[in-house]
Amino acid sequence: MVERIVAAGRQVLVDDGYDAFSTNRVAAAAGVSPGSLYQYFPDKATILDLVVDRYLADTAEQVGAALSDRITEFGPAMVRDTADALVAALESDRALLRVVSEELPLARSRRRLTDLERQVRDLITAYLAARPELNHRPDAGAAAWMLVLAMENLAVRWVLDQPPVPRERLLDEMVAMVAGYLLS
Amino acid sequence: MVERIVAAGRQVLVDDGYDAFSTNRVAAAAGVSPGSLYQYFPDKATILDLVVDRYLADTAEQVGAALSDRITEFGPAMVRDTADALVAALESDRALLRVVSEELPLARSRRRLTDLERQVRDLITAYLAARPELNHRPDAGAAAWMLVLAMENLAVRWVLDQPPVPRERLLDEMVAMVAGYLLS
DNA sequence: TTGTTACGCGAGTGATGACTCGCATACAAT
DNA sequence: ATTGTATGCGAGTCATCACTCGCGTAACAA
Repeated sequence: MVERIVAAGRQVLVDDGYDAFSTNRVAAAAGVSPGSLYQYFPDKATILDLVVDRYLADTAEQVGAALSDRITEFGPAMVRDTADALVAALESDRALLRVVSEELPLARSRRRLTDLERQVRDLITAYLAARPELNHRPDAGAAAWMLVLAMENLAVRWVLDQPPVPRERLLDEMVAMVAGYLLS
Repeated sequence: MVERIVAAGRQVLVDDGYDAFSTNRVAAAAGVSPGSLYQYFPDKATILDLVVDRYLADTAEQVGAALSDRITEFGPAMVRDTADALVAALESDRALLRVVSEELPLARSRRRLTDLERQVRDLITAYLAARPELNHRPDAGAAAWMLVLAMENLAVRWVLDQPPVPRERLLDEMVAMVAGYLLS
């Protein structure tokens, strides 16, 4: 039942947008009555949070997995594959990405998002710290912070805006930015 | 009168947040009656748009001016000064930046923001195109797009989050990223 | 002084939507 | 069969706004 409600919430968010995310609408989409929602969720915000949390966690998980898989490798190919995984993860649910990043007031999901960013950052920090030949920057933690935020925004904007560059070019440029930065 | 209303709107946004941005509240803050708002604005959204537009335009103007001032120079110092101007512009009204970027659904201001980014991007594109010795990237437009989005997000997150790096270090890293990227 | 106009006022209206509460139904236990 | 319990229902309540409308008033013209 919780599943049905969450699925319906996601549906409403994607199809009708954040403004239409009312308890009545979600209940109707789930095929249950408004009252029934409140046997499983204390309030509307909790439903929304769960939908968003799952999306963010799924996305972070995909990226984290790609990163972990490649963590023993090194060099441009590894960077490129990771960037590719990031873009692919965001592309896979473009509609929800748009709602989450452009319609939702993201103060609500900021804390969660920051946590997930930190997880990825920690992976990268460890990677960089272990490979001084690939990382000429003095502070691996700071470098990881820079990379995560820069790449994240590039990927999100590329997916959501009319991309001014083709996908392959984007990946090339991302690799150049990461490599150029780390080796400078 | 329009000024008073816009100022009050900004005030409410900063002090009480986006959720409290009601016509009644804005009117009270402006010391006028709710009805009077509607002699100067057709609806609430227009008031909000004006407040946000001004903020975005002011900020873009500061950055654009710093960039134009330095446009004849080159090298790391120029990049650093521009990055400094960007960070300073965002720092100068941190409370409003927080509301605009974390509480407002930014679909509304997305178009405007994209326009302003494009202006800055065009300046940078011209700059890069004219200086092949500083720019080894094949597509100056794409390179400018990358730089604007990467630097913007870094600066915003640095100003809004608990900065994991001190300000001077941030600027150093930004310079390294820009230079490393362009010369790779 | 008087007439006119336009500005500002603020109580009121209508719509919306989160949430509740008393009822019905299905099923379990006796 | 009968009673007890839990689950779902959905009309209703209550609060919140965005926006309106008819009035008072103040400034200015005649």
